Amino acid sequence: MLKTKRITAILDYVQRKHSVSLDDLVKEFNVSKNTIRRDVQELVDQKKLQKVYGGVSIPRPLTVPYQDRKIQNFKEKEIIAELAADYIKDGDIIFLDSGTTTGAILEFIKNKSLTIVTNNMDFTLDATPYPQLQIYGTGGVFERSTRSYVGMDSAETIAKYNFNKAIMATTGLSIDKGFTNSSPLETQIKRNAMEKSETIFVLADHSKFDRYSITTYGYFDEIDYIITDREPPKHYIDAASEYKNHIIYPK
Amino acid sequence: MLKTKRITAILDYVQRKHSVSLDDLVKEFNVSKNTIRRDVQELVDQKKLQKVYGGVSIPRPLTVPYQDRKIQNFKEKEIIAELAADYIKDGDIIFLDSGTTTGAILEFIKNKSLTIVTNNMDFTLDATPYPQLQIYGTGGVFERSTRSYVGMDSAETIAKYNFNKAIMATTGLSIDKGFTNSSPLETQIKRNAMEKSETIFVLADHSKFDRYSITTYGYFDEIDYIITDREPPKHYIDAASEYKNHIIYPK
DNA sequence: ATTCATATTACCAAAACTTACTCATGAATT
DNA sequence: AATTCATGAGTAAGTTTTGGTAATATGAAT
Repeated sequence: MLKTKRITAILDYVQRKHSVSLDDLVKEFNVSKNTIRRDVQELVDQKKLQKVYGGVSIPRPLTVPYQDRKIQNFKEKEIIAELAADYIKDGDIIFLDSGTTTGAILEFIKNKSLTIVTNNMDFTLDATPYPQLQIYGTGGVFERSTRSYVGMDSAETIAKYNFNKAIMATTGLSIDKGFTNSSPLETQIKRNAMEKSETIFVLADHSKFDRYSITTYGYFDEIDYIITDREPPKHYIDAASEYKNHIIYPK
Repeated sequence: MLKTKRITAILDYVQRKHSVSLDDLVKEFNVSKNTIRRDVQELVDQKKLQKVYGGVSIPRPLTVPYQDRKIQNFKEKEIIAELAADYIKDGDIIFLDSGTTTGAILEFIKNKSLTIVTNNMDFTLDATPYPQLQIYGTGGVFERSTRSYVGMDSAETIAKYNFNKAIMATTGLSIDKGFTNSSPLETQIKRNAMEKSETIFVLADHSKFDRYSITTYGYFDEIDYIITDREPPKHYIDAASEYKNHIIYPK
């Protein structure tokens, strides 16, 4: 195998796995650890990868708060994201709401052919290596805390698109208060996205149940799927059958 | 098989495979390694291919290395950016065009209090640590090669803002063709930004003079300042006095 | 704070690949 | 018949890549 080919393959592999050990790479590419080190070094020099003790990962020159949030309940978010990814098909035009749970889905859909509209800057960044993903950003004021674009510009841009699926995030849900979020600036964006989408998915890990934030952006009768990481409390199952929602969780 | 035919076939083959070893080519075309070498050399001379150890690959990796481009003429870009930064004052509302030279200005204005509107994703990312910079992104299709948002959405968003300064990039300028850029998708964005801005700066290092690209986004009588890294050819000085432009370069 | 397993770095020699030659052959051209 | 050209084959010298080993550094556990 050509060295250059191997190096691009390594980059690809790491991007797919997010981070891998050197031993993994040795096994995968059947060359010595020494060689892997040298290859990795080249990619590091090109700023394509980052070394971590014992392996490599993709570089994330991100500011702290978002990074931290990403790690919280990471396992649960991955489970949810993988379940949700099953519903995404080639050719879909999806709205991908800003959030850490929704962001995890990229990993599972990156090889599909999709049009993704998002107000989150990191999603655009993360999707860059995958040319099958056509990315539309919404404009607007950049909000540092959520690393997303908010405000009327963003909402107006979204109102012009038609989605067949909307993947929504939430900071809390309850049966009477519906789906809530903590940034009023984002509410209009979410409303517009929901109104223009055929099917609406809400991704929420178990910690989000029976909690609520300042603004409500939707109610149970407006959405189609709730995807979570474990069996929810019984009253949600009941509510779901009343409102004809599908609640999806690992069996 | 004719030599010329074989050579075009080799080019074709490599482009399809992205990169191949010489041995592969020997097998594929049933000629000696010697001949393959000679053929490949011709293609390399024509810049159609590039040699890598053990084989050949296409000259540019498919993903355009924006990070790499950033380094080209880095010194010049810094000089220009620093000159331009002098004109930016607290409270300004500026349009910052996508480009490597324009991007360099961030470093010199990061501690001012500004509102920056940009279609480039990296600028948003780079500006994140500096809360005095309020960032507005333009929406639209994300273009990987320039790492910016383009298209009508972006242009429409910009048309809604009023700037007092626009910092423009260009891939080439000449007196009769004006200021040009290579992506027609960006032209409308640039036009809108210029029309809504009180003062217009064009940043162009010396290599951009007397060169032009596919589309013209503006002419000398429409702009106010040209900022460059060394004294430009005399006919530009003359043109500047005719059109009342200011040409700024280090004394 | 010390110890131990593992990761990293530095260096070397072998292997693989290039480059730059020379030379012989056969086909096409003059 | 002489000349030109593309090709294959081979050789020697130089480079790049690679895998192994020894020395050093690091992280985790005691």
